[in-house]
Amino acid sequence: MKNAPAVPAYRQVKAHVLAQIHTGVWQEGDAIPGEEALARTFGVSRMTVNRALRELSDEQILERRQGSGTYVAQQKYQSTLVEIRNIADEIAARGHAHRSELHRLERVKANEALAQRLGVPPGSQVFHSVVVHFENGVPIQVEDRHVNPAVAPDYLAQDFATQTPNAYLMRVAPLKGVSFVIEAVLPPPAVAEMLAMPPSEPCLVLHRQTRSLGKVASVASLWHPASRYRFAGAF
Amino acid sequence: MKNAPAVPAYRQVKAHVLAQIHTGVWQEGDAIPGEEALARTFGVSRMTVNRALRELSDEQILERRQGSGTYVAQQKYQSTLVEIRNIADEIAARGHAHRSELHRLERVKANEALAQRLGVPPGSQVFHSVVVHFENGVPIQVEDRHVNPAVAPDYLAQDFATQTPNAYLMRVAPLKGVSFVIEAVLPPPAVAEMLAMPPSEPCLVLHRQTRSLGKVASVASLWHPASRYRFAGAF
DNA sequence: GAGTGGTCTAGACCACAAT
DNA sequence: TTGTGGTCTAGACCACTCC
Repeated sequence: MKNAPAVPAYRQVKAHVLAQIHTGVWQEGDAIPGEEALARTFGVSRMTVNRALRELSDEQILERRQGSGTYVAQQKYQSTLVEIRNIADEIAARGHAHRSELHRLERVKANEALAQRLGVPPGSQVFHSVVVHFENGVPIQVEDRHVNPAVAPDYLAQDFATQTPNAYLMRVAPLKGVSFVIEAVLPPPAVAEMLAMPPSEPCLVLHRQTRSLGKVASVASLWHPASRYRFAGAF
Repeated sequence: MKNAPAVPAYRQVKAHVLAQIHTGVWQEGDAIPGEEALARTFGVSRMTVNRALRELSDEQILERRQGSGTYVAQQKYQSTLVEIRNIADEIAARGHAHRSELHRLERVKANEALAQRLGVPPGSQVFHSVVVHFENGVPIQVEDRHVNPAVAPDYLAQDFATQTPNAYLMRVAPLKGVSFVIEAVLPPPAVAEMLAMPPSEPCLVLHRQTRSLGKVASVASLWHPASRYRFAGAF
């Protein structure tokens, strides 16, 4: 009777700690209870609590100091936040007209690879959207996005004709971290069609994972025709 | 007598696994010994091995499949955009062998476009180098660089077999700012040949301008075969 | 010295995959 | 059925910080 197999105990401890931080019970810089105390509270062993706290520490949610205690880490201000550009804003900044088409908005079951990238249990339900963005009437980006329901439970109820998924997520989930991969690949036929491009021409693809409060908020693949798109930046 | 305090056992196990991979004893895709076997080999408990393998799995060095086994993950050729790292260091960080070939090192006259990007008068003399970088013997990057003589007057006298142009420039000119553009294009025949790739396949190109001391230090175009290269970053 | 995190053990049960 | 990884326990010793 010791295990609740569905959700491992160390994850429940992590969830509890995150909830305390979420709700403001534990503030930035506060010391949180020690491993022993948390172990007693949850009726688990100290090793289990240790794993939970260690992972949260790896994720920069907590800060641990040997001999001292465990503290809620300071939220880091992201001046690089501007780098997470909203395509609508970007097009507007060029003085062009932006329009988007919602092609898909649904609940799907996460396969193993997706579940891993989203940090959810394989087979669990996640949200999925496909939006095509147009610049002056020309398709410029296919946004294929999977969203963690734990972060944005109302995702399916949004009107993505008036607000891009990115803008919505930025609003409901304070951004904590981003990682991305850029590659050039040939588009799947469905993508080529949405971009009105020949499938024989390469796409410039940005795969982006955004994190918020210790969870992965969403993973998105942004497909652009290489012939009419490039990434630029400076720092 | 159980602990060697200096280096925790789980780190030693990680180091051993990494060494096996780096020396090629365990190849990409190979299954490695099970937790029980490794625990016996090292005279540690299974939990200790488990932690080592779990962390390596988190780091994408290994791939674990419940019920099946633990495998060496496919090495991705990735580059970090955010830090201007030296490609030689980057390859070394992956535990691979770096080699470079100097194809060109000369003084050229800047045409109008180049002069503008370098911030020098049109028609003035600038330095030009072309270097091909190899990872484990496979060409992975063509570095086509123009350098502002005002910033690095001794550029032509360097030995770029022992030090990459990037490393040299970072040393002589404190980096002040960077701007870049990433695009996917078909390579010119000369580039395709240096990269040993078909000219019909796209390249992932990073155009980068680095500034130092209020001047443009150099502009570089870094060409990579899209099929075996991608950019990655996080913040 | 008391309290904290860092690590480790020798077992155990489970879910899952391959056979 | 067998072997794998995934998780958990109830202790233990250590290094470190703080008082």
